[in-house]
Amino acid sequence: MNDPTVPPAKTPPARRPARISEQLKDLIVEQGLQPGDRLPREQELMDQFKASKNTVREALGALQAQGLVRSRTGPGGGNFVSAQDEDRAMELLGNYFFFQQPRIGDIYALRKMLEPELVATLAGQLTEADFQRLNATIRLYDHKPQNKVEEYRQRLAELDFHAVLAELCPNRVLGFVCGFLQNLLRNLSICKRIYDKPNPELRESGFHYQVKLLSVLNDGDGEAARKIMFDHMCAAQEYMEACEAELATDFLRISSRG
Amino acid sequence: MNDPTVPPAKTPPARRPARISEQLKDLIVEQGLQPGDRLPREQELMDQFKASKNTVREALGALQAQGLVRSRTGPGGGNFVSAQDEDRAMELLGNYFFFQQPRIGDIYALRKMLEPELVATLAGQLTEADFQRLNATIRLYDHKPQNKVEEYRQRLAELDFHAVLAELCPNRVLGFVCGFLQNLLRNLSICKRIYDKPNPELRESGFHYQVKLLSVLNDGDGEAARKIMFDHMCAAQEYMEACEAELATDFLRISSRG
DNA sequence: AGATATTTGTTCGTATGTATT
DNA sequence: TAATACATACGAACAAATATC
Repeated sequence: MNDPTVPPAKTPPARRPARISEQLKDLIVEQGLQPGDRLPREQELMDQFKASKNTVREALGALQAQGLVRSRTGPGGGNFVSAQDEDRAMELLGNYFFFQQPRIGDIYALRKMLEPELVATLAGQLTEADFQRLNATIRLYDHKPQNKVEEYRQRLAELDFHAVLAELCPNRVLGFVCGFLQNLLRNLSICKRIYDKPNPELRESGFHYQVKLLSVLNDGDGEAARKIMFDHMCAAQEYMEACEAELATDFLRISSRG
Repeated sequence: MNDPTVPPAKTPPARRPARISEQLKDLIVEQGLQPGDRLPREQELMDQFKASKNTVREALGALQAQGLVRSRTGPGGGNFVSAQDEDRAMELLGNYFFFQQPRIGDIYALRKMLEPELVATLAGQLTEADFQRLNATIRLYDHKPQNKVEEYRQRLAELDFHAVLAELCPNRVLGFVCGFLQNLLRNLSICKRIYDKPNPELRESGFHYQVKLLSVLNDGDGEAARKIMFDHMCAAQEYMEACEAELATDFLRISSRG
């Protein structure tokens, strides 16, 4: 009686704006539109789909939220196909793991496989500019932090170093997945708590790993780079999982609902 | 001259609905809302954000497009927080690689690392029901195809087998990434052409691999499973890349624009 | 079974802002 | 500077869906 509230309709028939979004995507595929190309004017879309201005706008808004469309005002303005940028893609992806946060070990299981391979492919491929960029990131934590704020920034900068490496990877799938895993880590609520804990040794050991890594990358020694990164990942995982366990015993359970 | 002090508005100041979407997400985080929980009514949101109904609805529409919100009409209805399902997440992610299609080799570089590990973790963990599901998938291509349609279906079923394995993986991050790579392959335009080509040996060899794989999984022999999957991946990559090269020479360039 | 209240869904018309020409 | 073409936002009204009495 009190529990038949379950929606009987498995597929709540897609709303109109959602359907129009789909049709617009089809349009892009069929006409082979490329980033920068213009979509029909809003008025034309209204006519074509026999929908009101607001409905069309809602459909366009959804595509904008997905990063597939950008709009400009003024004459010659309109809605334009756009390549989704990586940040947007990661943000959307992050939503999926929002309500089912993975374990630290789950993430590191992948990082241990992928990041060593990533740096191996990078060996001997980096330009002077790339090295400068990496060094600039490292410099943010080549010294002891002066206060808690700087400490936290250093922890994030450490992840940034990995992010730059991922960005430089010519295999964009590999680079993207690595970046995604780092992003996942960044946003994991348990990690936010872990990152708040001071940890001097970790900074120093991380710094050491990365200096060594840059050195062998410069030499073009892929195998050495692979090994350094793997060891680094193992050390990081061990530390993070220890923190995870510790936090788990500290707060037996924190629920935001009474 | 060409470098005026004003940063040329890198970010075309986010539109209002987009900002409201962000704020709604923050609301979900702050209040610790879970899937199934209700958002404020549209009227309340209009008051709270001092925005018109259309604007609020556009913001909600964006969240719906991201699979984060579902809505129901009627009394007791409203907009509800929802967990993004995997399919939706993959679809959104696929948009990112839509305009920068990776090479076959890029994808297989990851599959060769991840899928062997995936089946290794599955060894000895599968239930009778799991095996039945996997066997049912295999059965779709345990015989020679009668016609082109069945041939194509068999090629997709082969990917489905891998998808089921990914789904069964307790490490959801690993499972998701593997599923994503398969999805990427499915949607790659070059793959669609490759899959159209008849290839009797590939079906047979794939079938053989998978029967053997199920056998060692049943024995709980993770190492054997890892090796079988790795060999399978290498063989598949070799075949796909050969096709890729062949197609590249066939059509020097096909552009959809005159 | 039917009327009604509640809440989202769709549309129209209009006013405003902004960039190009 | 002014005109123009376009997106952006608002408000009011009406339609559809659905739970409750």
